[in-house]
Amino acid sequence: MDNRSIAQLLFETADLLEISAADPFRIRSYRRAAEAVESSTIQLSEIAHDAKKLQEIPGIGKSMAANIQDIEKTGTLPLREELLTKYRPGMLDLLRLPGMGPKSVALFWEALQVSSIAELETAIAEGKLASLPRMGTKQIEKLRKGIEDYKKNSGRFLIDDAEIAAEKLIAYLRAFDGMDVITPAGSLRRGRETVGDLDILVTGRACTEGKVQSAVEYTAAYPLIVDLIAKGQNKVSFRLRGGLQIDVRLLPENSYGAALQYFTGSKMHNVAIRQRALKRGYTLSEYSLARVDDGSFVAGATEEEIYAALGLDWIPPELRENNGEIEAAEQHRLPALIELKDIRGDVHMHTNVTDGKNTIREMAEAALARGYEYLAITDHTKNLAMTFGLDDERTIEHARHIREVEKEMGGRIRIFAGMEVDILANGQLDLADETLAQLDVVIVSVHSLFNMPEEEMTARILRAVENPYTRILGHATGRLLLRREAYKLNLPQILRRCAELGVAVEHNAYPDRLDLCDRDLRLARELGCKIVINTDSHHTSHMEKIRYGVSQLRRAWLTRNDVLNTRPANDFLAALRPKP
DNA sequence: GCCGTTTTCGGCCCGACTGTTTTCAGTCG
Repeated sequence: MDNRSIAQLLFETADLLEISAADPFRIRSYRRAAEAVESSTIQLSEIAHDAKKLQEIPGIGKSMAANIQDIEKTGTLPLREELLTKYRPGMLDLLRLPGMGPKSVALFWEALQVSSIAELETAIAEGKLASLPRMGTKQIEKLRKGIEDYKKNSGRFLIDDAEIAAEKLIAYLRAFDGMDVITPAGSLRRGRETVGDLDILVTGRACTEGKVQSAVEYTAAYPLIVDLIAKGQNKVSFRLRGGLQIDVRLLPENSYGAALQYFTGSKMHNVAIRQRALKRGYTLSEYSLARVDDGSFVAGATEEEIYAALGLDWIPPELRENNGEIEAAEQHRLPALIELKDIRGDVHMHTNVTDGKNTIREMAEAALARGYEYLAITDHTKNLAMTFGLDDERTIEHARHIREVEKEMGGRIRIFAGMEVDILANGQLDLADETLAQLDVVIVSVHSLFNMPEEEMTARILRAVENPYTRILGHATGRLLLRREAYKLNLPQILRRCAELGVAVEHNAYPDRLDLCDRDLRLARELGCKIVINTDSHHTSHMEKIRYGVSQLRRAWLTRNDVLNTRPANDFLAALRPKP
């Protein structure tokens, strides 16, 4: 079993333990072990036979090593099975609802035998919750809304999870002789934040008539399939554990471009393109662009030749939403979109001084290895106590340390001293001005949940932005995809003020954060905001997540000129709001 | 549960906020 799946089982066990009101420290041990497994570069299945080796991993002791061995052997662990005789798997979903924690799950189970989101929904509709302690009208309404949002989002998967699933499948398919070109299409190719299902296109010698059937059989034998939905002439559909649906299509080479165009979408873009084709006497299908009158083949092997035959420049997948890209392609004025290689620095990252996993030096080396010219270390402040956030004194000490490490690096990379400063209830920052004055990069971010009217929440952030030391607004909408809704904010008002004050707004590239969606980013640019893209890395391996954020920037039609950290280090600092 | 070694037992990040209370439990990060 892969590390991710092992970690998943440990996380689930921790959740179940929490519902059963077990020792909090024991619960934490399971979570720590799960995290250790997840981030380990060693494949645990390869060393699972050796309990001693397992115990060399920090966070894994004697019992956890035995648990992992059980998982390898049986696919689960005894404690989890035991807990599942007492509780129900659906409770793990309940925990994902905003405002639902282990105590509430346990309460609903004991009082009402509610063990799933569907049952909770029924209980709310029947008014059964009101009789329970701590369940006032506001709390019940919050849950009702949470269920609504959950249902809206469920069935979609974060892009990086989908991509990992795609990569695994592609590696499997490549082993088959003659599957020469394999490409993910659909919303994954368009760089959406989430994908509903995965479309994988395959072409090559194995996809020609007469040979394709054995390729289809091979695809349908993919070991991770839990539910084979369909197996046809040139298509296999199935579901993986976790619910992700994948459609694999095997097509001859002369249809490949047409298929890629067709299955990349979006629906609206394709409708517009097909209408355009008809106007010109063509018909476009997933197999080819053909003449309407005699059905003769016009184009199909590549997307470029199809778009060209329709009088269009090739359109990057991220733009294919029928948002003006077809007109722009016709007039040869598609923007030169920002690219991954344009990014010269990442200015939001954490170290093991707070809740990160690596040292300043390790983060700097990793940034250097990515080809960056600079980075900023921006750890948490004291208000986020759980992260061991820094107070003024420790902030200054930390900044000194950052500058020392920069010297040690011998000019190979610039390291800016910064902080991710929390916004307090009154809109003030939780570091003193004298401290902020010593930092290169001050990011202000809302971390605490403030359930208050939109105007008040907005005013709070505006106050934080007004602070003359604020240079970047982080987590601008505070949303966590698939988990809860964003803070209630007047975002246009905030972005406008940022633009006036010269405060940059951050686009957080981490897939489950992605604070600004493409619509927000478009707005930010329209309002004249400075835009910064960051990963908010808590581990050296997180830095690569920048590519997902770049996709979002591309979806928002941004070019390198629109993004501050495409500039060299000194230009970047100079472009930030000047310090008082 | 793990860890450390003043090693076999005691410590293990905690403050802000909300909603429901009338002094605090639960959730979040």
